[in-house]
Amino acid sequence: MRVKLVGDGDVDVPQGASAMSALLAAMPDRAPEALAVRVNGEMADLSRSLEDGDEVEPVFWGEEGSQDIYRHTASHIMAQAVLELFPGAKLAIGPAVEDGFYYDFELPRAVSPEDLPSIEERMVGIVEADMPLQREVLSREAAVELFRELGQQYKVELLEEMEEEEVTLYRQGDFVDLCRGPHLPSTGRLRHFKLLSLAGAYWRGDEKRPMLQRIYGTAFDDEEELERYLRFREEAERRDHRRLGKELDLFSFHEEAGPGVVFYHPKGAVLREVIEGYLKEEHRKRGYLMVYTPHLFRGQLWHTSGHMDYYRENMYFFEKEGMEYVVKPMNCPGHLLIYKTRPRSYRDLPLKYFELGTVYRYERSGVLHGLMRVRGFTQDDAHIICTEEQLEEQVRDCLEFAFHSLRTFGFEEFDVYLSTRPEKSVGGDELWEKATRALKDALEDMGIPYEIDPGEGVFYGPKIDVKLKDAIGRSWQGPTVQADFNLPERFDLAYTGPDNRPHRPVMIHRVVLAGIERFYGVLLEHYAGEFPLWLSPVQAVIVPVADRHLDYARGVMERMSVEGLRVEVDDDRQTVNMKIRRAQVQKVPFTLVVGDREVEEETVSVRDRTGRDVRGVPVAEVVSRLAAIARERRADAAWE
RNA sequence: GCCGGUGUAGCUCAAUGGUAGAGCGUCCGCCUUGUAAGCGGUUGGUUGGAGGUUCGAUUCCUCUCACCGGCUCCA
Repeated sequence: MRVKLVGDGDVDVPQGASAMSALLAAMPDRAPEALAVRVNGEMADLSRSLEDGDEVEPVFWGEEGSQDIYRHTASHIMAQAVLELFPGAKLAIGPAVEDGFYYDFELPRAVSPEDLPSIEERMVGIVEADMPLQREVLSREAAVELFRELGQQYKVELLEEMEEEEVTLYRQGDFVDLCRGPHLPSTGRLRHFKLLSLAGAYWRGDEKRPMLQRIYGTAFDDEEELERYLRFREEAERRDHRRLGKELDLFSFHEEAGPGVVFYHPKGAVLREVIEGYLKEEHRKRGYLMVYTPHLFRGQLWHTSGHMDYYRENMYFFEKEGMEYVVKPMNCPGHLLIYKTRPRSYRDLPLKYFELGTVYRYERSGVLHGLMRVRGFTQDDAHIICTEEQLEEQVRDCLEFAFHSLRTFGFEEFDVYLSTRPEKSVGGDELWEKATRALKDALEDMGIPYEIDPGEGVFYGPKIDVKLKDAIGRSWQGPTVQADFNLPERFDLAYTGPDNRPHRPVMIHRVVLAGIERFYGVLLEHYAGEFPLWLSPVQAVIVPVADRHLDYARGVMERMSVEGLRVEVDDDRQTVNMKIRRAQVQKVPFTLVVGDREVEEETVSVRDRTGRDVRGVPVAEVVSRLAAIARERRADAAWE
């Protein structure tokens, strides 16, 4: 029979020949390097038998799709090792994932990090034994029978829920697993791997089902890549905002105060103030009206808004004088009350209320995470009340605003998602349809590529989510824009149209930086604490060489301060080296050393964070240059 | 919330079923300093909290709180 080798012409092979033999016939040199094939575009093992006319394409190491294959094999090898070390272990599932692979087990005892080396060692043994992975096709009933005999009830459960009548198994040595494949032809082909961490995970992700033990690992083609990945993990740890927050004295959490609520220290507060100042300025420029609303509302208002029904588990309640109160988890109802204080005309719309609104949301204790996931946080929240016709344009403005702001803070890459109606939600299908359409149109008009995230909208409306990529390529949740036809109805909002008749407005809920706390954390990790000048809590430290230069140093500080620069004089009785080191460790952008020569010449010696050192710069020049860099919010903080 | 881990001085981290230690920091001296740690001394802890076992617990057990890695959820 004849099969087609993609890019390599046709090749004749015997009836029922394997993919590998076809590759060997067509490209004897490279074939042994293949780890799988695509047969008619579908991933398959090298051992797959071909049919006349099949199109075959080899998959080599490093090529797209190869990673999933060997990582999946790695997870089987790990499972085999775990079964050997923990007799009686039950296997759940073990897929390849973005950064590696994992396998979920039910084990006779808890695994601990100390077990990982011995599991890894067993895995090395299995790789060295170079066991072939054999694919078997059998009926679902037979597979159920087999796994029942093996006591692998999770596999039995999976099989019982499957539709297919035929399933596939992979065997290596005496290890057998239910698996769709494909896999490496043998365990010896696995290259570089490492076990990384342990975790608990519910069977099928369902918290009502048993908690299993998950082991995470990763695998790569070559050692270099594995090491690069491990270095990436270290880099992420080095940038951890919780560590930097402590080292740079920015914020803290307190057991006495409860989890998930942030205390900003003076330096941390400066940065927050800079961020908020930027937001206020930009909102004013764009016609937003700043408002303040209280933190406690009567329960009734939250019934009107629907939060009591749809957001209850995230809300804090208490009671006084027989009245139910809620600590606000969102700002929208408050803004709507302001809207309703007088009759509104179509001439007033769009009406854009902006608030740095502090909200409290109950989060389960296990999900809290530094500044990234807290219970009390402040949003740069706005509600735009407008006519249906204005909606799309307003959405576009919001997106433009959001992208512009993120770029100012140094983020350049974004992924955009459109989230549609969730199961638990208010309002009729027609309203949802209209709202979703408006968001979609806005995205498409702006030519922004996006993906649909089905069922991930908020209970009152669909939303656009923007995720930002940080300096080391990680994605973070950023701005959201939500269209809402429901709350205007629930609050009975109205405006008078040109026809002098009442109409129902629509509204947009949107945030730009979103939760200030989270954004603060992302920013800290993005810059690894080395902020551009305009964001640095302390922009310059002046280091007098000896006590006799103190007055001069203070004079320089004064000249900088009046230009709005944040400057300190290090008047400690310490060596110049020590004072420079302290400024450097604190990641202060500029250190200005002043000694006899500088006093004499009315200059300073400028040292930037990269260690560059320029002597004899006139004070006037330093002041004006730094002030300009800060005012223009320039990204760099180097003295060119 | 659940699974696993961790919790010792302000910070980073040692140690032991028998009255807890280092480095850095703090403070006090000396040094008056030129681009990443000058020298000496001093201070510092109910070993997260409560209970239990024990002659004796920081160590072992139970409960609890917080944190870390995940599951799940979200700004």
